[in-house]
Amino acid sequence: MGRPPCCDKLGVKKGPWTPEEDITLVSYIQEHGPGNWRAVPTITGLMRCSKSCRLRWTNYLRPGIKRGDFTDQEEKLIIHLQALLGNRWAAIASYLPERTDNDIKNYWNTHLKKKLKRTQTGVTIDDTPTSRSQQPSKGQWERRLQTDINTAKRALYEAIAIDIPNSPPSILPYPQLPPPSTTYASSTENIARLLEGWMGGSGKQDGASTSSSEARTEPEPEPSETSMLQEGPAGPLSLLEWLFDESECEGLLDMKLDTGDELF
DNA sequence: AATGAGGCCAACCGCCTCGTC
DNA sequence: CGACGAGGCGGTTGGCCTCAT
Repeated sequence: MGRPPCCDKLGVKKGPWTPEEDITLVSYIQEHGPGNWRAVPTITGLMRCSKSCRLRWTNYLRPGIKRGDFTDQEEKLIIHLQALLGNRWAAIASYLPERTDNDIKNYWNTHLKKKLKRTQTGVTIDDTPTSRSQQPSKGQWERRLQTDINTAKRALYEAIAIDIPNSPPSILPYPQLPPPSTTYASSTENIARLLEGWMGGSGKQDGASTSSSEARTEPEPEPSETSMLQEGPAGPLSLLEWLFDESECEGLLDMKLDTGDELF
């Protein structure tokens, strides 16, 4: 509070990123790795604030990002996780490693919210703990959390059981992030694709839009959502294991109790 | 063809959390 | 232990695009 924003310096550029800026940022990250964002503008000479650099990387340039339409399974997963976690997009995004929290948030706000409102007659999406301003009062928070967890567990179980009939949900591995060893190579691919889009495209907009539309038609085979969930070494914790772990719920409740909130 | 409305999404803003001193 | 700063997160906005009229 009272702390000046990081981006109020004179000469800090705002607005859409140019291809040159993207390349500069990716080059820096290839060399130094993501992190120490404060140093990025200084070292690279980018006239961007550190936050802007980080955001550009995490939401757009980071390798392994899947763009374009969300699959049915992704949609279901988002809906269930939103019911469970509320608008904690970063947490939700951790279960969809190929999607960014910004993407999920946008997709939720522009598509899923409306879709759910249409389909859920009588029960609106506003009944879930969403924004801070919409958060129920403290006691209600506890009750809704428990209700949401139970509902989400059941619904998610059903959703996954339908989509992956041969895979017992209990053995679903936690979706894996791309291995670090491929990170920078992949980001080079990202940039190459971006440049293709910029050079071949009409140049009507910034790189973001051009490449995102390109990504939609990209012929490169994408792993299906089921394979995304099934393949690779099992992660530290399966989604369902986490969901069905009662101690986790108790932990959450304990955390709330620690803050002095009344339970009921 | 012009234009207004609504949709979409990248990027920004401001608050919060956590680590460091 | 408190102050400070960096990074993270969620909400919001601005501008482009598409579609209907």
